[in-house]
Amino acid sequence: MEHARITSLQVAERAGVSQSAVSRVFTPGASASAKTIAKVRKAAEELGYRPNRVARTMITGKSRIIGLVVAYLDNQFYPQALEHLSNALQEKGYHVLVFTATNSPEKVEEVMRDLLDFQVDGIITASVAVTSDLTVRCNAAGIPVVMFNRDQDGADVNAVTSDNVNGGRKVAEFLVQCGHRRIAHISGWDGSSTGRDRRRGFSEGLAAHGHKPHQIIDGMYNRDTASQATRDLMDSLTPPDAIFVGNDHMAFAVMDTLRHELGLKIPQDVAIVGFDDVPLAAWPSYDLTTVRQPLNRMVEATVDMVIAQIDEGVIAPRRVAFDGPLIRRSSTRQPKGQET
Amino acid sequence: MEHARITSLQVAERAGVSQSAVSRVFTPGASASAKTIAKVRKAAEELGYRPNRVARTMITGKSRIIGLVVAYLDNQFYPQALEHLSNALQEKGYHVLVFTATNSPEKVEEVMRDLLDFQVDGIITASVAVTSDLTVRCNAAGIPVVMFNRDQDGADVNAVTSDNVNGGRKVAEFLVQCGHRRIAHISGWDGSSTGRDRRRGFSEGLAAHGHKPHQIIDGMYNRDTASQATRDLMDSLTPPDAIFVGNDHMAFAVMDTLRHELGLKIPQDVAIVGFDDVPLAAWPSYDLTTVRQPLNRMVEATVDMVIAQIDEGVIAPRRVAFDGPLIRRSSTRQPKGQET
DNA sequence: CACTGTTTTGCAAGCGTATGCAATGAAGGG
DNA sequence: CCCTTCATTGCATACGCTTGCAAAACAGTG
Repeated sequence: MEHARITSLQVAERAGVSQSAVSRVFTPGASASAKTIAKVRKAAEELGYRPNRVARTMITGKSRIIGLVVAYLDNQFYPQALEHLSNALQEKGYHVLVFTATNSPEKVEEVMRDLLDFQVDGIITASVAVTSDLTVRCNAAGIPVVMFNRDQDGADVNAVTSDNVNGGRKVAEFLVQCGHRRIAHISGWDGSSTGRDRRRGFSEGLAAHGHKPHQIIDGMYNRDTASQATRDLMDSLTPPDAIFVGNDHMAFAVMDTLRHELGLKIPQDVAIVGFDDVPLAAWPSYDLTTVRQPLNRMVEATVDMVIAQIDEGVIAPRRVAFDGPLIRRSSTRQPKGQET
Repeated sequence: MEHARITSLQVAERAGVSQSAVSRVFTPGASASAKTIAKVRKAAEELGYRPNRVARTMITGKSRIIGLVVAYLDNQFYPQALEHLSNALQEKGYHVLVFTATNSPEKVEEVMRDLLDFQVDGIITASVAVTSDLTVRCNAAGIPVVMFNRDQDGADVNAVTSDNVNGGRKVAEFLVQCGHRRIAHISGWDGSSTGRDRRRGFSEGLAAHGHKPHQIIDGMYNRDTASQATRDLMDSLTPPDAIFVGNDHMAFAVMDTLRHELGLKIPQDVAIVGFDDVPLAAWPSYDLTTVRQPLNRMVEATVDMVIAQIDEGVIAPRRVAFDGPLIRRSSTRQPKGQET
């Protein structure tokens, strides 16, 4: 019943060569004469042989599997990132073992342990904070860790992000140019580098024009929190006339709350700017002005970084930040002097 | 430099027992005295030993990895499914190796081959059609394949879906009750069982009340196609007064097109019903009436099915379809006699 | 043809674990 | 105290492959 798996030995017998010959034919970079290659290929074909990756992993210590730790799959940015990462890695012969983790340090710890058991060649964490202790241990084990869309101040880690500080600054400048003076910020989670950097860039950007944030509330990258923050902001004698929201995911909640709960118009009553430029931001229902994170370049850089460090065996922490453009849509007014 | 991995042998030496003893301590169901267990646990703790899953896989033939083949990550339903599946499997000690595949048979073929190389214990395909030839080969290799949210007529495969026929029927009945008479359908891809079943249920449901579909267009589960279909439907002397859309993902595009391109009101001018009940459907911007696919139960059933077949070793094709409720929201009117 | 340099090839040793088997020891009954 | 029974333990092997090493085949040169 059990269709026994074909091994290299069986192929060897049928081809009339040694088992090592078979192995060499299927090992890129090994030497074999044209004649044996032909014989082995034929026999393998006939038997339907495929090398056993597990056995190969045992020997070489390389699994060609990358562990991906991911947290917020309800934010459209991450499925998208997952898809791109998976495809890019597949292209290079790697595959993705997915772990979901809430953002509690213990859970992440546990997940990373598990990951190491699987002999993954590298780890990518998407918006998940990793204690530097943990990355040290991974590095000691020769396993590169790259943080995608998150950074860790001070720690010696690999990180690929967009230029969040600059992004925040761009938003500030743009909103000032649009004539706004009471600009609030529902920030990304303060425990995340992205959240902090965007907030900082925003504050700096306003300061450069002699302004100050009207109010800042931590939205925790959470829809409900962002909605509540919106209510709190607007329930004031001097509500903001523009809100920069820490990411698109929250911005949608903010827009929903403003329009359907508070009955306000966007951008007439309040202008909204997000961050990420997920596909949903371009849908007409939201049509959200936002800072685009250059997903393709970020993914490419992440994949290159992991693979380079796997190949070189050296892990010299690197960090990259890509600049992303501000995409203007109808959730904001035209800047002064550009009205149509 | 290279922090060598700790092996069971080193633990054995430190604990003063044989390597087999160590193995047995870490193998559930193996026998060892309380004393050795203590000694081994202690030594393992001190050295930071963790059993090597790859070596274990070599011996047992079980990797505790499930391959997940997924296609449409831009439809929110699938990230959600992915997250739930991953969590449910993690809970049972399994992990998920993700493969993305376009829905071309060749690509799927290639992906499944790869998957087998990794010695996965089972395969879950999410909305991906698998040739029965392929499942036969997997079964021959003793690897269960479960299709999630898709079925294959006639073939001997495992499938977990919601009751799509009945769901379509419910929509038809509801829309008739609301007083609609020109009810169109932008159907799910005709090459998918879900698309066909929903369409069939819808047609049957209308027929049961003596009605007929106003018009049916294949939306291919694609936003652009659905938008175009919407334009085509509405550009008529007798446009529909209600549209049942094959899934939420397309329904959002339809709503966007109706409102922002054609300037129509929902549900006053046209009522819209979707299918899936993704989180986005509950957001106030859409507030879409839709048939809920009972994700939790579907995931649970899928996981149970895979694991049962792994454990039993027997692969007796099973198929389950869960009934899902119609969730009424403001994209449709109140049914006759229930107006407030 | 002898000699050297270069491929190609087979042999055999492992990679880290699980497990059948036989040996050991402990426990219990008479 | 002896014999039986059963749980525990160690030994040795196997899982399917890669790879260092040395022998063998080949090619090229004078």
